[in-house]
Amino acid sequence: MNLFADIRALTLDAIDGLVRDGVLPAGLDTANVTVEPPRDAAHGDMATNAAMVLAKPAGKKPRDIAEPLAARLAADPRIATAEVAGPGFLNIRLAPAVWQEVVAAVLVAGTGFGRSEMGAGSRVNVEYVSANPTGPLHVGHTRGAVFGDALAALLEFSGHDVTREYVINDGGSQIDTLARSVYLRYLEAHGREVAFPDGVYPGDYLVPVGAALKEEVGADYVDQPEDVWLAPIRDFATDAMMALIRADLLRLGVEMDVFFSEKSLYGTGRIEAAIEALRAKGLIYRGTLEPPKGKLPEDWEAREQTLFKSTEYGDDVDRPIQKSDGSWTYFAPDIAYHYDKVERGFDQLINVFGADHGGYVKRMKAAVAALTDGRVPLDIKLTQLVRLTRDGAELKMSKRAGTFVTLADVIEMVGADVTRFVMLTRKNDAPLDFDVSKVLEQSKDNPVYYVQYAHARVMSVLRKAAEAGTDVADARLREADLGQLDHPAEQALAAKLAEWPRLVEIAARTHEPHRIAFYLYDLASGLHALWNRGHDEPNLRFLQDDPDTSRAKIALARAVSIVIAGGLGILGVEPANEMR
RNA sequence: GGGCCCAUAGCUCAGCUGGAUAGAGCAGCCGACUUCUAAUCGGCAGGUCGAGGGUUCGAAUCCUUCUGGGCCCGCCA
Repeated sequence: MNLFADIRALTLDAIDGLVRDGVLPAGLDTANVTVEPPRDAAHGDMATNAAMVLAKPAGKKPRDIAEPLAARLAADPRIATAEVAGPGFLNIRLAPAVWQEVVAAVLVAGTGFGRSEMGAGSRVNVEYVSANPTGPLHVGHTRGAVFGDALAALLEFSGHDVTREYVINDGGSQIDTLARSVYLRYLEAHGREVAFPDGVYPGDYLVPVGAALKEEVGADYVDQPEDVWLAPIRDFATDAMMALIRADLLRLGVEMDVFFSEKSLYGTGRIEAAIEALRAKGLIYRGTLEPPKGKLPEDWEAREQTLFKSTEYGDDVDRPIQKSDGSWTYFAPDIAYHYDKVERGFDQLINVFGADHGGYVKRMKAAVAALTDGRVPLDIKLTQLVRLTRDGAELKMSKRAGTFVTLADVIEMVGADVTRFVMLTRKNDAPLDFDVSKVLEQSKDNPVYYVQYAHARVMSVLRKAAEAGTDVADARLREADLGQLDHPAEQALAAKLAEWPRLVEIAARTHEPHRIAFYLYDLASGLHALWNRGHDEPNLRFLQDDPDTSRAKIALARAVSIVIAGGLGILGVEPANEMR
């Protein structure tokens, strides 16, 4: 159930009624009519802008529409009062029974409360992480992993058919570098003294890979030229790195549906096919690009290349798909990769990239738009940098020196739940400060514990009630006399619950999982507030002497815990049953 | 030189895609543990929403110019 959608439908019905009465002309556009929670609770439970939106096209004053609209709405049993206010808002106050029904609905639906069918029939591909398989994941990847995973879960919760995908960039020259680095470790494993020149990966995470290679091939590659060992070690090293990365992702609780190998596109004609599809639309040509403005690279010279006319689809310049020696640029297999996704039948593509790939967005969108004639939307979410600090001092990272903070380090220090929640309490396009020591304190600074504590408090109430001999199973709570939840403070909390389905839809539509985290914090705050009011007003406590009254009060608390558990589930965080 | 993103309380950030008197946490001040666990709550104080212009019933939100910060800019992926 989505109460806001219900009341909006009711409002639209009332507008139709006004049309029949001749108050409003027929054929008005009601798309902009909204029913929302008002910012100020004093304005009631919901507010609609209908009269203001319709005033101009109807050629009437807002109040002349609002008054009869209010009368019609007030006739519905769900509406307690409907009042005209301000410039023409209609403030709606709902009957207490409506809030009680929300609590009952949560208890019936369980953690599935808030699921919607808005994405029914839509297949979405969410591509995220996709780190180069040259080493373990670091903090930067962590944010993309958490964001992509929560977004995927959110879309699933709102009815989409979601595929979580990781593209392995195993076709480029950085894999040669990886292979050479592993080769050095392999020689080391054979007792050789080796130097690590610039341009190889010095990290000691490759030591066991070198040892494993020795285990597998013995001395076969020792003192052999590169063309003997490079190709097999590429495969061996890539497999080893992907095993490492999968293990890292698992620490975070991230599991992909598809690992797509970029290399698998080469030598199969699939890149050529994708390019041909563009050529058929007249979007591929030979040409020379203008030199970039401003600072010019030392060795810049004009060269003719094969170009994709991405400017036709909103890019700033056309983009090369072949290097001057005829080999593909990275863009070409990437076009083929997205072509492949489209051919797999996805209706919507989402890519989660790091901010350093910002320059890539326009050309990728252009390519997908060109390949599908604009049929399949591609949304690209950029996650900004994570500034990792400890006691306010930045933890510097240098991949060359091999001194980077890995995802595994972060999980080791603060745990997966904290990492996930903290990284989701920020919009993806805002930079994120992640202070390890602060998050470690488990202080009230930390929103994770705040939300988990609210859940734990409810669990504690359930335990206490059971000890007192009151049956508080969900099935029993469902039948409680919820009419006893008649205090405004209780109804305010129920109203917060009623917002959940609407919030899920907004978050899913905008691809912004951080909204879930903020909502949960808000909901937890509502529970803590009601809890503390029980200090002075015993009738607001969840545990009451009379079992029936107790069950009604506990039903509300339980409903809050269910929504918290469901919301944390989307974020991939465990609810806590006790805080010890 | 160009493109993308960002700018909201002293600090860290929300702000439901244009709604009413712009919100929360931290820091500061005052108050609440004989309780359903105080990892909590109530209150006070704190703002030219970076600056200017525009669009309209109405702008933190949309358009535009500028300022400041981050990321990126043909043969790395």
